Amino acid sequence: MKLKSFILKLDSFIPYRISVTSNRISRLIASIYSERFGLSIPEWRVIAILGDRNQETASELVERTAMDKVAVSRAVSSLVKKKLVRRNALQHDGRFTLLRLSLAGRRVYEEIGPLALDLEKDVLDNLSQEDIQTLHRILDQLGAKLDEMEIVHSRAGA
Amino acid sequence: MKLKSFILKLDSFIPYRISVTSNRISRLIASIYSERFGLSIPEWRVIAILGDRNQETASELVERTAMDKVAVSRAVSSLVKKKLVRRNALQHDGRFTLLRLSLAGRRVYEEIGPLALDLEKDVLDNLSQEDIQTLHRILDQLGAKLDEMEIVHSRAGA
DNA sequence: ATTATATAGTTAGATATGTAATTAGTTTCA
DNA sequence: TGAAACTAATTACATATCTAACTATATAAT
Repeated sequence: MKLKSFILKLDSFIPYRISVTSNRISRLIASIYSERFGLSIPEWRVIAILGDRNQETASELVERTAMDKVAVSRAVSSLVKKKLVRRNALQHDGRFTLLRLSLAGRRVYEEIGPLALDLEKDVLDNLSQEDIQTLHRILDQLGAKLDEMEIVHSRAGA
Repeated sequence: MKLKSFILKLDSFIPYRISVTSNRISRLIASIYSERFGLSIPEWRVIAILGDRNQETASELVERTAMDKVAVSRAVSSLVKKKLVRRNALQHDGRFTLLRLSLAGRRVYEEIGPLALDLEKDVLDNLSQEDIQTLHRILDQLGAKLDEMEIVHSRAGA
């Protein structure tokens, strides 16, 4: 009669719980910009960054969105095709491309931004202001720890 | 000169932050069972549930893993092929299939379980016991809110 | 009993995503 | 200079995932 030497309940396994919650929220928010604007999550993220920062290179987007460069590249291509983003090669270094929202892109941003914030507000509705602050701090600390661990587990060029 | 009437910084947009954190943790944990055991995330989840519960129907897995039935079905098929899970039709209702770990499956569970828990411990290392409790509570509350919202946004059969 | 309806699970096709290889531009330094 | 090494970004291929249609079994209603 062998006894288990560990107890793993998915219900209380934080990585699992975060993943489920995250997916549910993503799906909900994605429904705004996919159904109503035909945008994917990566596309919306690119718009959100460009809306806030005005102009960036693709690699800056990679860094700031935590998406990989292929995802960014595809999102940008698609947005360029939809005329929501304009792409220009940088003068002094032709490898870089400078990205910015077109007028239409900015309009989309101005429309989705508030909707996204509203939905966030709804989702967080149950939580106190203090909880939200704590959550931000927890995410900071998890992020810092992950920085360390990812180096150890050496996913080099990622 | 038009002023923006909202401020959306991805850095402080909770849905985005959770998603990034979640993906980073998932990737890290997945590296344990993908590289070392050739299992996908859905496969591991199925094993984790079956390891804890001994036997379940596929639909119970759907409910308990928050994956959709297609994902569960494929994970189970693949696990059956790998001889980690055994599948038997239920006697009194031939639509159901009862699932349980094979001996080999249980061995995998016994091996991965502790590794997963260790890694969770590492990831949470920065957080106080209180933070972890708070995080669980926050996830509970977010889950409850999402239950409500998903009904409103009516994704019926999902 | 027989048709209609519901449910569990699988299969199929379209889409999305990740990894690896490739292209194109730039820097380094013999 | 010009070959070697580096970097930004894209393309190609393989894999994974989602939605929708389908199969098989069971239940309900007349």
